[in-house]
Amino acid sequence: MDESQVAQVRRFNRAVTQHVGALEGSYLRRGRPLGQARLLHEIGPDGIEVRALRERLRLDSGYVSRLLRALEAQGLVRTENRTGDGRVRRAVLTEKGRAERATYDALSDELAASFLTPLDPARRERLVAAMAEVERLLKAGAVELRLEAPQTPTARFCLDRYFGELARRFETGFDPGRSNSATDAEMTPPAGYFVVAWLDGEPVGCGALKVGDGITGEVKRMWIAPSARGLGIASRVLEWLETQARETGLRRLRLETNRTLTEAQALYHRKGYQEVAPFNAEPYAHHWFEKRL
Amino acid sequence: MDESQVAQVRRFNRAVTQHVGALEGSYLRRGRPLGQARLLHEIGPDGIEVRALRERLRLDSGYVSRLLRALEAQGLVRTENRTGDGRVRRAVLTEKGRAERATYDALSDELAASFLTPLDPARRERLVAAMAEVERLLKAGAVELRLEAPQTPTARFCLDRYFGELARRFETGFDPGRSNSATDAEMTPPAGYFVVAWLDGEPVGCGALKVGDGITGEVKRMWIAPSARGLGIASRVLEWLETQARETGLRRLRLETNRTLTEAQALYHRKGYQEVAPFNAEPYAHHWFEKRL
DNA sequence: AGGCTTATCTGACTAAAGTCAGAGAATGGA
DNA sequence: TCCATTCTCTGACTTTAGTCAGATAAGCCT
Repeated sequence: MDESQVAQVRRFNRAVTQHVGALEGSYLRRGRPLGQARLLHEIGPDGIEVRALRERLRLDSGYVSRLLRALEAQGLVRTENRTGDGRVRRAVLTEKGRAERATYDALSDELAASFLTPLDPARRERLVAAMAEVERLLKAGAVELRLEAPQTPTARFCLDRYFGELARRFETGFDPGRSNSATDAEMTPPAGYFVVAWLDGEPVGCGALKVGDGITGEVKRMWIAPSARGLGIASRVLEWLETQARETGLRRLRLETNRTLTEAQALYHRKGYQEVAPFNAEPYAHHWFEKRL
Repeated sequence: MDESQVAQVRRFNRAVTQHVGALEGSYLRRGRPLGQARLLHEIGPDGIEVRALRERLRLDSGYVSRLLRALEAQGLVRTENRTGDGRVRRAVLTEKGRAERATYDALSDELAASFLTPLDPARRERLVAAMAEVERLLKAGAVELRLEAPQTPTARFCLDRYFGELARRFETGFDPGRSNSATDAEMTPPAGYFVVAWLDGEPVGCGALKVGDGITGEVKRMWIAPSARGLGIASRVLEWLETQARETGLRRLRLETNRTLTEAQALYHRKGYQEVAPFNAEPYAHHWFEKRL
């Protein structure tokens, strides 16, 4: 790790907590405890289930309950039971609560604008662009990879998106039944592995490894959500699978891909995969790759 | 103000308070109340006067006093009276306090590194560059201009730096006595104005306006601290002086400059000043400019 | 139906953060 | 010299934020 890079990040942290943090703390609470203000904001125009609220803000259930009572007493929030599940309650903003939240929103806008107004238009654009870049790359850094059983709803969600994307992009469409298999069993340890990339509690990518004969493994099901592309997640998923492959004792990895998936091919080249002669009869493949581990 | 820009700033604020803020809050306190941790950090290796501490952290005097007692009880801080003024006390770190602070420092480094480690080298560089840009432009936005009497120590400080810079940059050196005047009286309202640019309580630039005959004013003493260049401060100082000039009823502004001050000439061109024939005998000038208001 | 789990709430508690009023010593200016 | 001001400290207080241990009701599983 480069020392000067670390120093720059520290300067940034300091500058930003001073400017953004300090202001958000005082300016945006309107004489209300921060906890209540956060809740009010998080409830949002459509209301939210209490448990979701708790989870998002990572607060104790008793504490949330008390905060909601306080907001109710101020006439800003209503809680109701109509959720299908009789245990679950929803917090919804009243008319007054919506108005109050709109005020917060306006203040938030004002605060944001206060960063921009003193700058000339060229510098404004530069600031906004740099902020977008920082935000994106911080997001990239916050991505976490976790092994997932292929039967879970999360895994299903990823695979559905993956198949959907193939169907849209392949010139011939895509029918999983005609394609080379990667069954649940083949993606379950120790026969194989299915990994999901998470960002803020949402799955944003996946990948699978088939251990096969124990010598030559196969990489399958590499998918990244459109909203999370360009963050280097595919690289990390692939690295995760390769590490797993090495630990399992595999000597080489293989994969095949369609010619329309150009960014995937670029990734495989970058990661040291060599294009080789077709090693199977996958009807949707145009390129076959291999890498020694 | 562009709406999408405001939206981006808000997204940034959100992302950053989540990542930086949340972590700083929990990770950097080492089981110690945040207040104490902040004090420990702010005291620094050389100690600090208690009143300065109070002002920087904007805390109640009683509260600071109590926090210091707590840190003393832990053997981390000593307060002493040797300050010249018998009322003022200094807080100084003990050996143990210095060690504790070093630990915080290391944690801070670690926290910073945690943003970088998940990224590949290319993205690391991009993140660091974008952070530097954001930091710089936030700083730029935080600059404030205030009228200052030319006799004050702050004004003296700026003028000394200004003269020092001229002496270094002009091929012939610089002797204020031989140059066209801008006396204290000429920079004091209503005969003239002296403005200082402030950043975090430090003067980082200045500029002056001589009202002269009430028709044609003169811009003088434009200086920006090296550490604050590239932030558009000179532009803002010049705009401030022009606004003042208009309010005073001036019809045009003049200024002269040395050929070595190329960035100044670029600024004047950008701001609509036209190069004109010499209108005075300033020995250090090579270019004369004028602008109708 | 019975037992386990989940979602929410209440009561009882603690620690941190901060405010306010004034006391006491030192200093500065008239 | 005297009076107002400055700086620090202490005591007494409030509010916020948060934790923990149940109680209660509803749903899930067999």
